[in-house]
Amino acid sequence: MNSIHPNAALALNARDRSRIETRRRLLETGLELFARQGVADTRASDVATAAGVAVGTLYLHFKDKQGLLRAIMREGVEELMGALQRMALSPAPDPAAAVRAHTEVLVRFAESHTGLCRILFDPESVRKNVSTEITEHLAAMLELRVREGIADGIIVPGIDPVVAAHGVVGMLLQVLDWWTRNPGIATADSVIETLTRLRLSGPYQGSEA
Amino acid sequence: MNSIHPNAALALNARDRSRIETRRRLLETGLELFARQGVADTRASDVATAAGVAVGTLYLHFKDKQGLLRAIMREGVEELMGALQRMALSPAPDPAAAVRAHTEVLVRFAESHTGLCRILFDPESVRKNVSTEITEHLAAMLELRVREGIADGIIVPGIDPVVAAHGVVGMLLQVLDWWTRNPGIATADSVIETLTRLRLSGPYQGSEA
Amino acid sequence: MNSIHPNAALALNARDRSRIETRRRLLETGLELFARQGVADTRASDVATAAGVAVGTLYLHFKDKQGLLRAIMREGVEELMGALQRMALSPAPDPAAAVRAHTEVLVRFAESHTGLCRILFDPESVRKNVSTEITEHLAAMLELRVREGIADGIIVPGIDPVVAAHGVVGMLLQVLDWWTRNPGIATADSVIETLTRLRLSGPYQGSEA
Amino acid sequence: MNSIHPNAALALNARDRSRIETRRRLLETGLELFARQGVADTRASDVATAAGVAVGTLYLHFKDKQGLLRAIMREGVEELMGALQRMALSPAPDPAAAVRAHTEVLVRFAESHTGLCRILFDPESVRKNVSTEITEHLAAMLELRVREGIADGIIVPGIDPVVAAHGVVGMLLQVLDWWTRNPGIATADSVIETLTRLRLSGPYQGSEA
DNA sequence: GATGAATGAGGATTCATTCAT
DNA sequence: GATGAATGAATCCTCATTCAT
Repeated sequence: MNSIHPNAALALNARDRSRIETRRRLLETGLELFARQGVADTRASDVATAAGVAVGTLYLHFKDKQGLLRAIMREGVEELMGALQRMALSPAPDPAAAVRAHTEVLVRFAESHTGLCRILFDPESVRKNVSTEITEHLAAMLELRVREGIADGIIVPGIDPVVAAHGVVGMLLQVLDWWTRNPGIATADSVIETLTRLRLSGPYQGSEA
Repeated sequence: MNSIHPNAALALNARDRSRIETRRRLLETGLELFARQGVADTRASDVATAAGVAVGTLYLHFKDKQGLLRAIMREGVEELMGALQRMALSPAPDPAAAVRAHTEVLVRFAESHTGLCRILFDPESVRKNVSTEITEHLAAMLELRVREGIADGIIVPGIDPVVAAHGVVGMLLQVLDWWTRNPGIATADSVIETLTRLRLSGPYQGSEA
Repeated sequence: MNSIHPNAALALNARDRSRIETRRRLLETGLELFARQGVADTRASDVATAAGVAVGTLYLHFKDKQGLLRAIMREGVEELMGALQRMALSPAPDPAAAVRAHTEVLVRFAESHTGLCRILFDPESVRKNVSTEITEHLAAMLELRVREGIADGIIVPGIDPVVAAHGVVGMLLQVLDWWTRNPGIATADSVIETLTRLRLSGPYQGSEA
Repeated sequence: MNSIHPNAALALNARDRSRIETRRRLLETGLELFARQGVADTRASDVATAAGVAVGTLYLHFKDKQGLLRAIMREGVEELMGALQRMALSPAPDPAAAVRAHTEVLVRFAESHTGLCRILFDPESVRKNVSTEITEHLAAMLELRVREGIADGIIVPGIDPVVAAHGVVGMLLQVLDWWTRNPGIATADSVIETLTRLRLSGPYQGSEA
C-alpha cells in the first residue's frame, strides 16, 4: 500500500505514523482512565476525548471497548512475559533462587505497572474473562513447573499440580492486588521476601508437613 | 398483641411467619439465580418472580438489589464463621493439625456452598466491594494468627504478617474459586491435602528458605 | 349505632372518641409533614407512622392521600371563611375600611397558619386542582364585590370584574406565599398596609387613571 | 475546519445545521406537549418521538427532562425580556403611560405565547423552582421601579417596595394564567385596561387610601 | 376498627456502537 | 482515515393502594 515510497519497509508515511500514534495515545489514555476510575465507569467516549480523537476513531482502531481493554492488557502481559523470559535466560543455580527471581520479577513489574494491575483486577476485566485468561495462563505455566518439580523429585508427590498452581497464582495475584492498592504498608523488598519464603517453604520454622 | 398465646415469645403469628418465609424465599432464590446467571445478568424482578412475589416485595425486604446480595453473603459468611468457630472448640494438638483443620473447613464449606462461592467471586460482588470486605476480613483473621505464630517462634520472623495473610487468603480463595468452577478436576481430599501442604511448608521437599 | 348509650347524642363511647382522635392526629400530622417536606415528598405511610397508626388506618379515615390533603385544606379554609364572616358581622363604615379589614384578616390568618399556606401553594395541591378551587372561590367572592362596587358607583366602570377579581386574588396570594416563605423581610403590619393601599388606590400619589 | 468556505464564520456545515435543527425541533415539540398535557404527564420519550428523534438524542441536547423544560422557558423569557427592553427604548411621557406600556407588553406576550404561559404555571415548573426563579426575577425588577418611584416622590412612602413588587407580580401572573386558560372571557384590551387601572390607582373612584 | 405485607404499573436515563458526511 | 450526532434497548426502583388477618 505504501509501495510508492522507495524505502517503504522502513519509512512510514505521515498517515501511517499518525495512525500508529493515535493508537498509542488511545492505549495510553485507556490505561490511565481504566485504572483510575475503573473500566465500567469509563466511557468509550471518555477515552477518545482524553486521547484527543472522536469516538468513532476509537472504533477504527479497536473492535469495541473490550477490544481496547484486551489490547491494553496484551501489551502489559507481553512486557511481563518478556521480563520473565529475560529472567529465564540466566538460569538460577537452584530452585530456591529460581522462585525468588520469579517472585521478584512479578513484584517489580507490579511496582512499575500499578495501573495495569488495577485493570487486571477490575470487575469488568473479570466479568469479560479478560483477567481469567491471564490467571489461567499463569496457572498453566506454574503447573508445568510443578510437574517438572515432581518429576525431578524436588516437589513432594502429595501435591496436586493444578491445585498448587492455582494456589500459588492466587497468592501472588492477591498480594499484588492488595499491595498496589495499599502501596505504603509494605516495601517491595518485604513483599518479595515474604512471597518467596511462602512459595518455598511456607511460613513455619523448619517446616515439614 | 399475641398475649393470648401461652407462649407468645416463641410463637409467631401468621403474618410474621409469612414475612419471614417470604424473606427466606427471596434469599434462596437470589442465591440460586445470582450463582447461575451472574449478579449483573439477574434482574431484581427475576428474583422476585422466581420467588413467587412482586418486585416491590423484594424492595420491602431489602434496600436494593445489592442489599439482597449482601444479605445472601452475610448469611453464608456467618455459617462459615460458625463452622470455623466450632472447629476452634476442639483445639488442634499442633499448628500443622490446626492448619489442616482450617483448610478442611474451608474446602468442605466450598463444596457444599458452591453457589455462594460463585457469588463471592462474581464481578458485581467485587465491584460493589462486597467480596473485598470478606477477603479483608479473612486476611485480618489470618494476620492475627501469623503474628501469634511469630510471637510463639513457630513462624519465621522474615515473614511480613500482612503480606503473608493476603497471600494465604489469595491462595485459598483462588483455589476454591477455580475448584467450584471445575469441580471434576480434583477431589476435595486432594484439594485439602495440597492446600494444607502449601500452607505448611510450601511445595518443596525438606524445604529450606 | 351507639343507641344503647342513654345519652348517645352527647357522650361518645371509647371507640368513637378514639376514632375522632385518630382522625385529628392524621390531619395534624399531615399538615405538619406536607408543609415541611412538600406534599409529593411525603408518603402516605410517613403521615400514618408519624401519627402513630398503620397506613391502612389512614385509608379508613380518608379516601386517599389527596383526600387527606383536601380535608386539611377544607378545615383551614373553613376557619378562614369563619374569620371573614365574623369580620362581616361588624360592617365597615366605608369601602376603604372594609378592604383594610379584609386584608388584615387574610394576613393575620396567613401569619398563624403558615403550614396551611405552604400546602396551599404546594405544586401537588396545584396539580390536583385543590388550590385552584380555592383561588377560584376567592376570585368569585371578590368578583361579586367588584360588581356591587360598580353598581354602587364606587368602582370605575372601565374595570372588568372577573379580571380585577383574579388580579386582586393573585396579588394577595402571591404576597402571602412569598411572605410565609420569607417572614423576616416584612412585618405583618407593613404587609397589611401595603396590600391595603395597593387594593384601594394603587401605589401612586394622588392617583389619576 | 470549514476554512475552505469563504464565509466560514456564518456558514455552518451540514452536521452543525442538522444538530441545531434537531435542537430546535425538540424545543418546539417540548413546548407543545408540555403545554398541552402538562409536564408531569409528558414522557421524555414522547417529546423525542414527536420530534422525530430517539430518546437518547434528547439527552444529547439537554441534561435531562428538566433541562429541556428550563431551555424552553429560558428562550421564552429571553423573548419577553427583549420585548420589555424594546419598550423601554421609547420612554413613556409619564408613569401612567409607562405602566400601561409594560402591562400591554405582558398581555400581548401571553396572548401570543399561550403554551409558554401554561408551562410557566405547570406544577412541575413550580416544583422544580423553574417558575419561582422567573417570578422572583420579575419581582426584583418591579421592586427597583417602586424604589425609584418612592425616591421620585410619585409613589406613596407607606408602600413596602418588596411587598408591593410581589403583589403586582402576583396580580399580573395570576390574571395571565387565568386568562390563557379562559381566553374567551375577556378581550386582550379589556385585560390591559383593567390591569393598568389596577396597577395605577386601584379599582376605586377618585380613590383615597 | 386496625394492621402492615404485598402489589405492580410506570418512566427517566445511560452509553456502546454505527454510519452518513 | 476521521468525525460526532444519532440510536434505542434495557432495568432499577417507588409508593399509593389493597385486603387477608
